Amino acid sequence: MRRLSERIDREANAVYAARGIDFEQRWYGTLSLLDERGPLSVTEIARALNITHVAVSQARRSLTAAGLIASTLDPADGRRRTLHLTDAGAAFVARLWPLWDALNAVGDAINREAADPSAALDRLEGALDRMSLSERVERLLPRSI
Amino acid sequence: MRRLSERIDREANAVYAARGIDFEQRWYGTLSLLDERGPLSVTEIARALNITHVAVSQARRSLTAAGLIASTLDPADGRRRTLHLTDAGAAFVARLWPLWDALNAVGDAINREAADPSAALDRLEGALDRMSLSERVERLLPRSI
DNA sequence: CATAACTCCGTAAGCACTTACGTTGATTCG
DNA sequence: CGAATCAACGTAAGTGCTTACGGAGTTATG
Repeated sequence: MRRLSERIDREANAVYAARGIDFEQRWYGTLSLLDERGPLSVTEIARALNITHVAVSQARRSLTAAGLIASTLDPADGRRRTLHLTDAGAAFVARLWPLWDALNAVGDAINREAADPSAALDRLEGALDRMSLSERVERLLPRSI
Repeated sequence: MRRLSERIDREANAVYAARGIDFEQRWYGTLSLLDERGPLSVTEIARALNITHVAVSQARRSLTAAGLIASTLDPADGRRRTLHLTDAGAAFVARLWPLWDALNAVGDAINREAADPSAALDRLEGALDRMSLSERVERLLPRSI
């Protein structure tokens, strides 16, 4: 599973590289979200993407270094940093959308071709939600607690 | 996908921790293989597990530090290091088998419960083998080459 | 039989996340 | 209204892999 997800990352990277685009995978979520929904705080992005605020913060750092986004301190709440696309970032995203659309279309196509592995993963996640791994193991091989 | 695989890793870790066993996920492949098939070289293990020799080498380092395996230089071929379980390693593995069996059984059960996501992932991999991501994108959005 | 080509294995660094932990503001409440 | 709690965010370090690279030993070839 990890191997497969690494393979997909790698192949996606190759797509960008083949077109001479300097792009990091982890940029996608933040960039597309900022483009679609406007300025957002780090935590808002984290919640929308279902990752930790730390991952967003790291993406922020590299996106800022690349000059694609900038942040302003929220005047109403000194803890928050509101992230927004710079002009260069907006142009970059505009250039990338066709490629992202293509990638998403390819993802859908593969998903159909392979009989919906994505739904299968959702079911797996659901199974773990119903009963955790540890609980299942405990039930099969009681020992601790 | 990455998130889910990380979740599984985490839950599996919790299983070991709950039983007070000091265990690293990446040990599993090498330990179980050495126990089932006897002394093996780094590259042999890598091929059997379908990972890089580097990953095996890193596991080797940490397993050696933990005193669970040891290596001898192959007298016939000076490049090879043959890895084998130490006495402590063999005892550790013996103690762990029931847990591994339980984990595998739980994996099978979840797999059935969730309508075989594992097969779905194999199909996904197969689809990528038939045509790579870049090729699919190229076909949809010709640009480069 | 020297040299080119290949194989085994190691270290370093990167990737995209995570947890652990601390700092600085905002909010609540007695 | 001051103290305790909570929320937003940052850095450091870890995880389990990967690619890039290099050294040293083995095999093939002209």
